[in-house]
Amino acid sequence: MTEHSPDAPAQRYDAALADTIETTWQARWKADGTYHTPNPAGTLTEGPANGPADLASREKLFIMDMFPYPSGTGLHVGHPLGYISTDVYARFKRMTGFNVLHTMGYDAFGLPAEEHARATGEHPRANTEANIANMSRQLARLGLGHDDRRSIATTDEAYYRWTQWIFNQIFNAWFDETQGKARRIEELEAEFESGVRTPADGSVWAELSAGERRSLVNTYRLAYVSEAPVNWCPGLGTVLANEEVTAEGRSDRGNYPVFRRPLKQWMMRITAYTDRLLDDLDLLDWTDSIKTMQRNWIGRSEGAHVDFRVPTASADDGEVATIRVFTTRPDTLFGATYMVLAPEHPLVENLTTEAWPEGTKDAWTGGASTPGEAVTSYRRRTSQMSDLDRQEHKDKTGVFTGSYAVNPVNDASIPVFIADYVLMGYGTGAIMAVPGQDERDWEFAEVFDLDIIRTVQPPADFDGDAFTGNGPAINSGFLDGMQIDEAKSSIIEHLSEIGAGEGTITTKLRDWLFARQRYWGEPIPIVFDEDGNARAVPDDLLPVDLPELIDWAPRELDEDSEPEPPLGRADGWTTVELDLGDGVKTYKRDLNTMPQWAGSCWYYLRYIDPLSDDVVANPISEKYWMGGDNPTEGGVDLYVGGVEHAVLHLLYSRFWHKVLFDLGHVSTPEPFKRLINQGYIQAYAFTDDRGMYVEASEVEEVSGAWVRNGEPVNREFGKMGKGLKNSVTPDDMYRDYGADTLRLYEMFMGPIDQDRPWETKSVVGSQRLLQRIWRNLVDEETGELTIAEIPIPDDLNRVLHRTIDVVRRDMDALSFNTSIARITELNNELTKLEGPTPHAVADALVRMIAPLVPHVAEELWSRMGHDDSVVYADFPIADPSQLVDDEIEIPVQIKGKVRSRITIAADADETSIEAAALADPRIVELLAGAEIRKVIVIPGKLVNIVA
RNA sequence: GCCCGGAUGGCGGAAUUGGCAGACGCGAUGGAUUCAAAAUCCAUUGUCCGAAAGGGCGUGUGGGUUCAAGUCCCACUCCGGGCACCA
Repeated sequence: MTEHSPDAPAQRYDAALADTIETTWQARWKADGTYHTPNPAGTLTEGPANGPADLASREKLFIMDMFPYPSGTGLHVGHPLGYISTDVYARFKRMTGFNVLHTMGYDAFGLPAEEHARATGEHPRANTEANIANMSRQLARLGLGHDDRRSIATTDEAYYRWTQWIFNQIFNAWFDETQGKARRIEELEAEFESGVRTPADGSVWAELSAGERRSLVNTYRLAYVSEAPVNWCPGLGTVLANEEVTAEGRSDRGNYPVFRRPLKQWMMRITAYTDRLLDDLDLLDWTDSIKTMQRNWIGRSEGAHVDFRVPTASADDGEVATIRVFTTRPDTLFGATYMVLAPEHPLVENLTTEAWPEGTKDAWTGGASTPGEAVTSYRRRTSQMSDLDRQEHKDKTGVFTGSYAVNPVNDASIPVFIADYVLMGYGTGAIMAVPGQDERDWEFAEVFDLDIIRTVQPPADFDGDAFTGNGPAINSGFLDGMQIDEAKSSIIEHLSEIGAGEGTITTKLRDWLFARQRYWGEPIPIVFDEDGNARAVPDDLLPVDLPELIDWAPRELDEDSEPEPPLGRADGWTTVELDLGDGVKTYKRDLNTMPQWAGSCWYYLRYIDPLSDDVVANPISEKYWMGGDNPTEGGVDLYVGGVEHAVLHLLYSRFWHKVLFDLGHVSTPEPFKRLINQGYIQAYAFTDDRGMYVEASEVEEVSGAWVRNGEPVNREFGKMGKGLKNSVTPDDMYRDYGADTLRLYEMFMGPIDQDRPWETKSVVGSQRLLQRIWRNLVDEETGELTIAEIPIPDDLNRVLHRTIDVVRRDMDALSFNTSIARITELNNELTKLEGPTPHAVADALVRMIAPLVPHVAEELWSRMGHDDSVVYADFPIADPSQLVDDEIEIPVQIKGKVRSRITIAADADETSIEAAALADPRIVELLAGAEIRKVIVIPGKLVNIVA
């Protein structure tokens, strides 16, 4: 803390006084439980010791921040931006009659702790707990009004017990397509037993052994083990979800290469929820950009499957294969002049002929003497390319397989190619190529000299290649003349009739790969029986504790290796004796842990009832806080966090919530009703002549140039953080200005959702405002109040009530920067006032600043003689009679330019306003007898004369 | 390439959604106070012409609608973000 200057008045509001005030009130709040939020039932029904008695019966408001990962580097001033916003809003709402739930937790499992531990040799738990302690200290110093009884860390056993419980709920559920919702697995077994439903694989339930039944049922579960190509990241020793792999084919964390290979892994059936995840976005008050990102990620597209037969060379003795393609443009089928399969497509071997057929063009062969040679060499070439190379290599390449397929609508014989521009992972891994209506196909057709048939008539002025717009069908038999939509439905109907295809929907969303071969995560609560069938650990045996491993570090492995879960090294833990209803037997534990995202999927639910040990959350409290009385409007009322979670966290969380909703554990279909993405704090960063970042705090400006240690440096601009070496810590701000000043400055910088550049030199402006407010209420020399019970001058009273009116509205709209501007204006009026400040103005002012700067507000409130906390004081309400004037001044324009002003009665009618405007001496002079063509009068606003 | 945002003084940003552009703050300039400095207080601060009164211009660019456009429409430029050979 900066020392109080010996020359300054004893009671000046400076960093030293702020520090005293802030630490005093933080201690008081803690002692009084000021932010203890009462639940309606179950645990935590107690409210604050000095708060209103009726809190629990008030309307609720559930406000959340995206909880942080407890990083070892501590906070910089960019981190708490969102937390301050939610705190100000929560405090405002408390003062306007709401019971507000606001707390903070830590997302403490996951790779970074383990990577840090790997580097330092410290156990992840010790490191994580130290980081949490440090971050909690830094955040507490900001004066955030959190109910600390509700704080959780995802690494707490009492917390991950319920993460595992939710896993079991998901494991013990299946998705009923006809009802469009998840149901309990017992209901599936009952349906098989009674014969209402027959197993999809054709087996007969009654003839199956217990083990076979278990194995069959396992294939229906929402959490299931599958052997499928997954993202294997040897550098991290674990497999990763699609969402955790970058476009460059590397791990999101650590940037290690990722390889696709088939492995047995836990999956979650998120694809069952595709339609609901899309449709329910409409229920949410989120920005369009986040909704669009989710829609793009899910990637639903409607189209058709079309089957192309590939007859044998002698035509009449059957066929080699049937190639199924997915297309969003079945209407262009008549323009399909060739086909392309992904190089990895399983039919490629069948389709590759012994020799090049008659009519093979040179360009199609890739220079090889046989199709087999061409295909083998092309496939080898593709498999050696990284995903990145494959993306950058936009020139179309490919080879002919030697086979011809038959277009089902016109019997045209079209060549079948393999090319890397068709991806195995989307649709069916095969396409019908329609160069006339598809740019990629057009490019390929040009390179390989293939036919191009337009099947949609482009407009006369169209001079491009492929035409992808709407227009009438041409060269398309019975479709000719139809617009795209009509042509699509007609051709789909036709294909169904001739058995060559059907309408279908494809999505990019894949099931969620849920297992990680890491130590620092929740153990998956599954054991395997002697048949190898997965069995859930019974709920009453949860949590499955994470064993205290000494040798917990993952092995760094090469590409061809198998994952080696660290939990496999936990002696005495990997097997367990259990009675799962058929006697005590020995089971093998699942050795995987859950991904980072698991704990954050449901933490809002535990905030509601963190101490309950018999249910995940008391149903009455859950319904109260989530707003389940009106489910379609329900959910967390405000969720603030970074845009980087637009897909991963927010998609997974919605998915888990929907499963819990289907199973009756939560009362709303969506977890987060309203979402705001706060902007980032940015700052100047500096590089030396080698391009390396240097400590921004050591750079000085010398006559317009940027210099560090006498050396010139380059100035850049970017997100504040360790990487750019441009961090400013909140601790520095507490020392130099105090927490209230930091809060005020961050809220004043701009709108909550906008990025904003940090400027330490501007922070002083916010401190000055607090000093001026303080000085208007307190004598700086003596500390005596300069407030008196005197009448408020009329003008000041009007300013006061207008300020109250606007601040109330702006705070409600989370527009804190403009709220502060209005409060500043009011305070500037007080500064001009001779003599003491009228009590009623001081009272309203202190209440209005309380959400923004709670410590100094509490101090002033207390000095003004209140025993209770300002936290639950009523926010002022404007007197409507003070919002209207008897007389107002309005501008008079001539041809849209302000030329004069007239003062008229506020309720004057159009005629009298017009008359007053035309009688104004200045207007008369300017018009100088010119002909008046029109006069526009907007009562209460302005007059515009057209002359 | 496609999809979202955005562009307003030296800087951060306001503008109740078509009605006085630049609120509020930072910075800057001048003044008061002080032995001096800091702090504080007062004044000025979009730009150009003008001694002033006053006037011209002005919200990325070019057009348009309107009595009136930062705001609406059309075409573009630049910046930020997301997706991307997704059939």
